[in-house]
Amino acid sequence: MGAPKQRWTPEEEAALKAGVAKHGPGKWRTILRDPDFSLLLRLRSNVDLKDKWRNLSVTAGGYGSREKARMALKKGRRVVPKLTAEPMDVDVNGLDNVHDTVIDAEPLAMVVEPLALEESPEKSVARLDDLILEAIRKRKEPSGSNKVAIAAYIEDQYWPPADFQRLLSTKLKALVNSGKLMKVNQKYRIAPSSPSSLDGISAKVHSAGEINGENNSEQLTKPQVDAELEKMKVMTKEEAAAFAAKAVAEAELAIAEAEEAARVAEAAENDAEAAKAFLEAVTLSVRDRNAASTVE
DNA sequence: TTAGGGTTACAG
DNA sequence: CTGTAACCCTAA
Repeated sequence: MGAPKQRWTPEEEAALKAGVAKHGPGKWRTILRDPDFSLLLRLRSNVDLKDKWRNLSVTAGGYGSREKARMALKKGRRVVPKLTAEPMDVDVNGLDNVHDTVIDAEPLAMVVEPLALEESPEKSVARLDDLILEAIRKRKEPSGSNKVAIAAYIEDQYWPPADFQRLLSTKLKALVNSGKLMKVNQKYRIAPSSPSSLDGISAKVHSAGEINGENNSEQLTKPQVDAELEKMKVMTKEEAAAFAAKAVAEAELAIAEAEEAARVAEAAENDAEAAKAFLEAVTLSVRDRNAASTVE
């Protein structure tokens, strides 16, 4: 029967967010023309994008300009004179009491989450720990892996910060000192002092080709870190770059590490579903881009 | 082309 | 019936 309403799919929604992140809100036509999104949003018009973004802004806790009045009248919510440029983050789901969701007017503010604001460097380093171990473990080199190999693995799988090399060197040294790693002839191996059997018995590796993140590790593996790591694992270079492109360009000075990029991407998707959707979206986009270079 | 107001369709 | 999401219309 008559198509009720063409509801927005997570893919389209993700593409829209990515488009806004890249070109900025308001540039609907530009986003639509962008080869990265034209495929996913080909069924939508610029007006559709605008309307969707408006609706999105509403549910995200941001006040469009339309619901502002409605909300104010409805619940007597305090009139917050905020600009709300990016509604993509802000987790105000379920709760009626939005605890004032401070959406700063600054577009950059969105990368600054109240989660880890006190010890960002700490967490970042801790995460790098896991990546290093993962790299070594995955490569399964009998004699261990050298720094170059480790770096190559991580850079290939993730989106490391600019000063990644330096961080890696520092961290490797620290890991050796702490006894977590052994350095043998320029090569690093996982120290055998581990309690559990991390002998790489992850025999039944995921056939899906997913990056395995067994947290069978040391004391430093906290559930929190693991959760974040999990998010990062599903993030490819292209994926992170797409979202981080704008953020990096505008807040290059504020972003000292890829941590921020990860946050941006993380904020973009409200749940794993959206993340998956976006992954597919980007995959398609990249494929298209490679297939037909120089398209305009 | 975009921003905003208005309308219709659908869910609770 | 009420609120929300998608859609439509129009001024700027």
